[in-house]
Amino acid sequence: MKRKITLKHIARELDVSISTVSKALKNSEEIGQDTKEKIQAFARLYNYRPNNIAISLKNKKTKNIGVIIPDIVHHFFTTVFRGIEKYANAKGYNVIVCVSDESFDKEVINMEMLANGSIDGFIMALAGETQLKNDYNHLKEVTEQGIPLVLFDRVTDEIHCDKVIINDEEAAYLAVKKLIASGRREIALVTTEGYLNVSAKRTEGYYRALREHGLPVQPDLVLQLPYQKEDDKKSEAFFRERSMDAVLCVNEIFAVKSMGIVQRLGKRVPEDIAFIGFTDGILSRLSTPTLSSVDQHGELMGETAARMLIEKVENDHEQEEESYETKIISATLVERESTLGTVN
Amino acid sequence: MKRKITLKHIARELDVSISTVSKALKNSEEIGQDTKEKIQAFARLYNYRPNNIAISLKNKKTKNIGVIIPDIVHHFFTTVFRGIEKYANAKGYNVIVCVSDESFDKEVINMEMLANGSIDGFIMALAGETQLKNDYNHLKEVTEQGIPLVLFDRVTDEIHCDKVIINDEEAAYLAVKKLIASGRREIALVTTEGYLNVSAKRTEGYYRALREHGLPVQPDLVLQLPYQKEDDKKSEAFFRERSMDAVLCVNEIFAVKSMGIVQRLGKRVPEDIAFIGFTDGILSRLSTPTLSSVDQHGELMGETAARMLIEKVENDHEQEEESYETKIISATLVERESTLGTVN
DNA sequence: GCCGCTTACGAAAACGGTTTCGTGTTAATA
DNA sequence: TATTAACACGAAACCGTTTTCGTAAGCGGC
Repeated sequence: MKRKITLKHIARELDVSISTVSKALKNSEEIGQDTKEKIQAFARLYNYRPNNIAISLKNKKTKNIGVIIPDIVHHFFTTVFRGIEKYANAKGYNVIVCVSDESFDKEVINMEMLANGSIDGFIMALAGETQLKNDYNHLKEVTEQGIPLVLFDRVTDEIHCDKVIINDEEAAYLAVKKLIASGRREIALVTTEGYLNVSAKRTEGYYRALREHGLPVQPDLVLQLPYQKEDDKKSEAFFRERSMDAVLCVNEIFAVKSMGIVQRLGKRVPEDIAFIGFTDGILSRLSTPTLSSVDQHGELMGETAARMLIEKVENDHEQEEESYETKIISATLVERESTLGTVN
Repeated sequence: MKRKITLKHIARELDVSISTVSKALKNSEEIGQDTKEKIQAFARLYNYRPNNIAISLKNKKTKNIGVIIPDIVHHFFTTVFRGIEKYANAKGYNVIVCVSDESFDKEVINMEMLANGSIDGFIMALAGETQLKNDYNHLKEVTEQGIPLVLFDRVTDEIHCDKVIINDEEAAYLAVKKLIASGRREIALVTTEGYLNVSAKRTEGYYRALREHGLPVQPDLVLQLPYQKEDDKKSEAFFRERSMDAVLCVNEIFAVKSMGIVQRLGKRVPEDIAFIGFTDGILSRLSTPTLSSVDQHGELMGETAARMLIEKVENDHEQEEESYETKIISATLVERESTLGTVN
């Protein structure tokens, strides 16, 4: 087992000082040509690599960024993460991931853990519980310490920092508008129970589209499901008892499940009922029929967040009056079989 | 912007030495009660937290583990990752993720990056390209330096280290056996193009089951698809031209796609053709019909890998003759609609 | 022979902790 | 009263780098 070699070892072995070795390896002008060659050859031979931790301590920069997300087994977050990882890696950063599991406490613990020197900045999407509690002191502490923070998707107005979101309201509005344009009139909405602000915004867009086209807003046609638990009975009852010719769902899981239910009830998709979901993932592409879906461009979102963060991290030089941006990524509707054709 | 406070600040402010502060905060017996209280109160007031980097440098332990996986937008790896993250977090470790993107070079670069002090150990699944090249020098270097390594799923015999795999051959064998037991006789296989050893093992199990039941082995009934690109024409031709009454697929994406194709060709699932896939993910649960699938217990796998790694990391005390284990997780078949009923 | 300049290198501080080993003060003991 | 042990704290080394500053040696010029 050959242990890692350090500057000290090289110095001792070659009978020079540590500083000389350090400079020689950086090809400093200060060191004589022959000494440099001798040291560099030795270092190469023994495969010397500087210790990241020591360098981090010295420069007070870790080249690590912390990512805290509510869930990792979730297509959208995974996609965003890929965008972050790709960009960060290209810039020489590593990514430490913590999963808050939608829990406020875990989010707080993870942030505190990482904030003590482990990372140069945070990228995160808020846990559902955090949004519910509306308690953002852990975020405030971090930003007050001068640690850059970028929020994405699940954001809050309470914190001043960079943000990346999609135009949820608008995207839902446009999706419903499309349904109306194709002749649908009784449009249902399947959303989550309350607290997620993205769902709320999509719901707003849905209402706005109905209103603007003079369609009645029927609370009856809105189904609220628990976020991550299954509640098939509730859905089945909803689709059996209500009549509709189109459905907008705030995620693709709700959409695919709902499609399955109505199909079992003997309805045809899209002939009897059209479907549009959010999050254009693998489910949308592989369901039968394939699902029209609002693509949130997760990878772009991740890349954007990483770009903003690293920009802030590297321009730490007395930032001229903190200026924060909110970038809005335009979601786009990907049309597939579940909305084919026009009624009438 | 209140900067992070250090021992030095506290020492200066309270007019004691740094060592006294350090000891007082650890509640050392050495320090007088009143001094301790004064220091602790001050530290609490200013929210002192020790700097992780400094501690890492001192103990030569980072409390970070490095995870290198080929892909993150992939249900199985994501699930394993969740298992790793949960266990690691519970043990006070953070996880640094790097995505090799199936590329040998990226795998090498990421490993070298992390191996220079950033992590205490590695958990990884080999990139496809690495398995193709059969070049594991980067892994050897790491293990020779005494850095613990645990391989999972995509492993190699070339490297001596802890491993976690599932019984791929056996699982495929049992799946096919089940199909045969329910009366199926012409069983096709949809697998990947060559190099992935997990696919190879599943293929072996498929063949063994056929042989043991005296069924003819028909190379015609084996479809090889490129790993991550779409090739729908090839699949369509395959299912149009061949006749079969059951299909085993080495992953759930192939399975769901194939089901879609045969359904469009007018066949009924499971009446005409039964399907079994590998990787029991969201697709299996939500496809129509729902897909019978081999559950690889990714989360358990991740947890197991993390447990083995941390065990090695923390018992670094002159490990009594390196002893490495290979744990085998038993996959289990989850039966759903796509294999319902018996033929005859 | 002395001054001053360049060249080539080393000493030491610093990053933020932990830990070992003194050491001065006080109180108990002979 | 002198010895000693307990107590409470500080100095300094160390982890592995980087970087500033100091300086010895060598040399040319006067």
